[in-house]
Formats: sequence, structure tokens, C-alpha cells
Amino acid sequence: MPELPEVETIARGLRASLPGRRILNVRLGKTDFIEDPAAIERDVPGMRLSAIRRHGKFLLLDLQSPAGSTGNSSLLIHLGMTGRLVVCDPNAPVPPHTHVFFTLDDGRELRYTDVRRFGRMRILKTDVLQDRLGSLGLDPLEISETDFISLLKARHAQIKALLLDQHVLRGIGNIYADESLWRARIHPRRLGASLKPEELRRLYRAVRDVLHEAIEARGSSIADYVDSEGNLGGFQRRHRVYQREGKKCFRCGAPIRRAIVAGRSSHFCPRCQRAPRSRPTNR
DNA sequence: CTTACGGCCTGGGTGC
DNA sequence: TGCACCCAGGCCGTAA
Repeated sequence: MPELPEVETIARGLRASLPGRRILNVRLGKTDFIEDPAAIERDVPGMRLSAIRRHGKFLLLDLQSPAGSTGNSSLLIHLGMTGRLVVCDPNAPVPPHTHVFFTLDDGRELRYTDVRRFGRMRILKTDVLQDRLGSLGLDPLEISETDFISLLKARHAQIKALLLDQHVLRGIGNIYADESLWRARIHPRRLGASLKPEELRRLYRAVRDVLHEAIEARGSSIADYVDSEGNLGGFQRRHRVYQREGKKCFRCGAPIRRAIVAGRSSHFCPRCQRAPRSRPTNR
């Protein structure tokens, strides 16, 4: 499941080989996950890739028109759960569920594969890009501790929901929310406003450490994730709670539990991460 | 504005 | 062997 570390790994991989390349041709398979497929077929061929960026879980491929004829634009890609963006030889076998092919001017091909098609793709003019991405929260790797704390302590939602909310912080998904809360020893059902300053500082630290370590390990490969060269990540081997239900807590040995919190499957240690006394299921 | 929740996208895996 | 169904995670719409 591509979250911040996986998208960052892909972005770095693409950044190493795509900028400067021209896209010669576009081929589309199924297009129901593309906002305006005709626009991509019409506007992308001939464009030069100028930069690769990550914004939360979004990947941005900046496109420069050759003669400056039309304005610049960006290809906005969200990988959803199972999206893969891989650069390869055009003669390499085409995996099932591959729906977008970009032919590059160096003889390679950029392919988008997505079993579930929960991903999204669209092309946007540079000037409207800001409107589209501006509503997202700060990047958890860029936010200061002070801002992080003031952001969360004013909120009465469950901390798990807040970490998953892309308008609060951008880039954290279910895996890294659970791993961060375990490290910080905070129960996912705690409310943001109930967290003590020390707990908020621990959480800030935990989120950043987990994300940095996951990037270093090139992401978590649970089911479908691979980087831009098709290689698996390694951070799944360092997960402490995610998908470890019933296994022993690495810290205290108690069996890891799984429960639905904020509508999501959540993994935590019932001993290290103390549940709040009254649950907020009032009505 | 904030929060909670249900539904939707799709197909692999599971269990009968 | 076949089939129904559960479920993954992000996101959006709705309601209070």
C-alpha cells in the first residue's frame, strides 16, 4: 500500500532517470480511473518530463511543452492500494492490469499497473495544480514539533483518524499510523486533545523516525508494492504491529490486538498502548 | 468548521 | 471444482 515512504521511494527512482526525457507516445487500456483520458492522450505526447515530485501520497510528473506553445502541466498520480509505476524495457512482459504505457525517447517505457484500479490519474495545468493540492495538510517530514503539537492538541477526533486525515498531515496511511502509535505508546482511540505534551512529542518523534526508517528500507511491500524498478521494499520486516495480530509485542510480549478504529483495521499492543477509560461512542 | 460514518471502487483470497 | 462473500485503504458525500 503506497503511503509516504513508498511514494517517496518511487519518486526518487523516477527522479534518477526521467527528468529530461520526452514522452513520445501514450497508450491506454482501461481508463475508468483516469479523470480525463482524452486529455492525456491529446496533451502528453511530445511533452518533456522536467521534474518528479511527491506531495503526500501523490506523485507529480511535471511536463514541459517543447516550444512553450501551451502552458506547462503536471501528471498527477495517486497509486491507491495497488498502483505501480515502473520504468522498463518495452519488450519486458506486460503484467496483467497494466493500463497506461508512456513511450520514452530513450527507448524505455513507463508503465502504470493497478490490479484494483483504486488509483487515480489526471493531467492538470500548472496554475490549477495549487488549488488541487493546496487543501492537504503539511508534510509530516517537514512540519516542526511546535506546529505538530498545536495541530493535534486542538482536535477532539481519535488520534488514529487524525493521523490518517490527509488534510491534517499528508502522506500517512494505515501502516505508518499504526507503527507510529505503537512506537509512541499511544492507543489509536485516544483523542488528540487528550494527549499530554510529552505524548505529543513522542508521537512527533515516532512518526518521523518510522517514516525516515521506512524510506531508508525503500518502503513496505505487503501485497503489491514495488519501486520504480520493480523491486520489493524491506520495511515490512521491521513492522512491529501492522498485520501482527496475536503475535508478541516486541516491547512487552503481550499479544498484539487488532480492532476497528476510525473505520480502519488497527493494530496495537493492549499493554503498551493503554486504552482511554471511556470510549467516545456516546449518542 | 469539526467529527463520525457509510458507501464505493475492484478482484484476490478464503471457506464452504 | 465452483461460488458467494469478505476485505483491503483512500476518499468523498452526508448528517449532526
